[in-house]
Amino acid sequence: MSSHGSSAPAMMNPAQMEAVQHLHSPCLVLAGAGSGKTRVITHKIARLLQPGPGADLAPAEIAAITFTNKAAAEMRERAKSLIGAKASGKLLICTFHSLGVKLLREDGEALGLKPQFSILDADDVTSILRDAGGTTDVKQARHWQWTISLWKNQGLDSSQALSQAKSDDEQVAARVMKLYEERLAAYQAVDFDDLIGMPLKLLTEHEHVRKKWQKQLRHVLVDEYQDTNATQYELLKLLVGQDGIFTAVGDDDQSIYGWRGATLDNLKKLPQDFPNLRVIPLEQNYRSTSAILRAANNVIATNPKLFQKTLWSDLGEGDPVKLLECDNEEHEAERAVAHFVTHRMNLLEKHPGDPSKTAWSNFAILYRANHQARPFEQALRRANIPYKVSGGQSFFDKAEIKDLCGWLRLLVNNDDDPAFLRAATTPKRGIGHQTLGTLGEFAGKWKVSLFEALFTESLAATLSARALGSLHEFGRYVNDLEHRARHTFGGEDAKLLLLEWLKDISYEQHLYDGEENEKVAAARWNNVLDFVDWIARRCGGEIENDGGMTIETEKKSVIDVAQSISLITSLAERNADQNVVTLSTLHASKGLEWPHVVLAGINEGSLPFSREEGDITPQQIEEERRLMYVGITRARLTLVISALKRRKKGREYVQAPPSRFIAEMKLGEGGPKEDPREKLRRLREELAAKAKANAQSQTQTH
DNA sequence: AGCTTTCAACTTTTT
DNA sequence: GTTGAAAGCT
Repeated sequence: MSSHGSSAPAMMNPAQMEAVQHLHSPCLVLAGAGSGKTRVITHKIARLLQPGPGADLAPAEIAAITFTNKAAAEMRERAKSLIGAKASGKLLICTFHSLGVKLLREDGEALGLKPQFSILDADDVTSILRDAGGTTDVKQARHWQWTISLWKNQGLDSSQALSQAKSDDEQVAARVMKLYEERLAAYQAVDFDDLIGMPLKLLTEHEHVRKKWQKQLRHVLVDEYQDTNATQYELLKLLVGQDGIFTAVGDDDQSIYGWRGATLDNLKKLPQDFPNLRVIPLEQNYRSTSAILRAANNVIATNPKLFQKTLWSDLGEGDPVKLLECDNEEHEAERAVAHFVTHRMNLLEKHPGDPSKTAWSNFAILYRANHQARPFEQALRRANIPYKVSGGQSFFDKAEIKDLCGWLRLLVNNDDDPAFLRAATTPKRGIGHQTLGTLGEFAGKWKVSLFEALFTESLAATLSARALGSLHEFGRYVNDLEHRARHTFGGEDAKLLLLEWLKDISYEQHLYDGEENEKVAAARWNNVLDFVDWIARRCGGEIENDGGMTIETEKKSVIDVAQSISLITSLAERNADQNVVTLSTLHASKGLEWPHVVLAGINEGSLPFSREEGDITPQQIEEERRLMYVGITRARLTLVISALKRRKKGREYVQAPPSRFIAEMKLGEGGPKEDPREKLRRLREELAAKAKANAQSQTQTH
């Protein structure tokens, strides 16, 4: 069961309504877990399309920005069911990064960027850094990558990074960053951080571009605002302009991405930067029982509060939160699975013939770190219970798909050197290390891309006739393929072209050659064929059945589709909604919900995570506590917290103290005393009082 | 010395 | 399930 399984109320509550109707000034919606924030965003979009002061916008004048493609797709889906396919199709609903791509493709030339620049993924960046930093050590390169990314997220360039570098390590990283910047500029390539940083630079330095976008985007809505980093906030400010109007939706208590640059400063600064900001807390939760919410509120109450907010629900007290103490990891897995089995049997008795209540997809096990999934996988397999582990390798991370993406990127942008290297050597075609080394040197000397260097006259002097022949043959083939890809439109023709290409480069053979196990090779080839189908589908042209209507989609060329690939990282619909138990990290569980949840391994050292004792700052503890809060609020009906007594360490078992967060939940305190009817009346009164208070204070910031 | 084998440890993750 | 380090083998 995924993100919008909660029983949504027929009517919006007063706070939601206020958030939707507030149109004349910037608005911060503090959306507690399960408080219906997507509903608020989509209804606000619908409101903005209607006539009235502050509204009456065209769909293209509204931007809704999310963090993941998945969230964007869901948002579009919800918007579509509210305002129809026609209007929703024109809305700008996308991630920060795809918005960045849009800005750069349209106006990036002001920064000296070709419109068909390529976007590097993390692996490309690693290999460039290895090269630029003169090391073969992947770990070192990754370390630089991490450091550089954090700097970029703070809006620093290499010279600024160098001047504020504190250690020798950082100084070296800053120097490598300088080389890295030069490489990217030469390649006409950008990394993911640039997709925020460069649009920011573009809007800062070029007034006409800034004016253009500020004029076009009359209302910007930002989802998961607590996850924005410094550059994203700056970009938002530039997009909306001095007295711009926007709606930020977020929850300070669910900020769990500080380690990758997200900063709560953006929430703190909002009331200062926009004095007429209206803050609207959404505190009614439509997801969880009171017992679960009480535990969640108790835990998060230990953190210093940016904004006051206490979740409540009228879904009843529910089952008490249970605590499970286990000897070790295996025992914990056994008990958790046994708990699911017996619990499900009870449910089967209670709701015979209602599979929606008893499906395995109602159950989830959440933990801090990926490796904790293992014992649970084993236990579930032993019990013959189907499961899925979220956050596994994505389709686009598979080597065979990356190979093909490398080719496509090269077709889109001949100057994409990492793509060139990948394509030229996969499959092997007589272009080896030696040849590429020489070519690279040559290209570096003349400051041209590898592809450009390929066809220069003077290259012949430096290479053997055979090597040169292989290179030229490759170059000619790429040119030819590019030409064909540019002029092939629509799914059917695209598929033919792609299959022909795979045959030309003997890719299937390459897979079988590189893999001893035939089954594995066959699985890989299957992935390749899936990929071909997927591209073909995106080329459009076929008749699509859309809610009873048949429409012909616009035909795109293979090149058009290839251009957009690096931004799309999931074949979302592939294995959605299977009837299986979910195993997930707490991080990956944000935004999702299940009727029955086990939080596993809730011990000091795991949650809060620490390497050694006492090596953790108060800020880190606070973020870990928010992680616990996120975990608790995933559960709708029942919640089990499980802790270990002993943990395996080498051959020995060591004591594993339970997490401090367990005590903070204060289980057993403040149970149900009120008569349910009495309670309902109290809640109604509270609601009315709150609405009144909100109406009185124009701006409120705590 | 250089290779293989074994053993333990393992943050969180998107674009 | 994978990777890196340390011990063991030739």
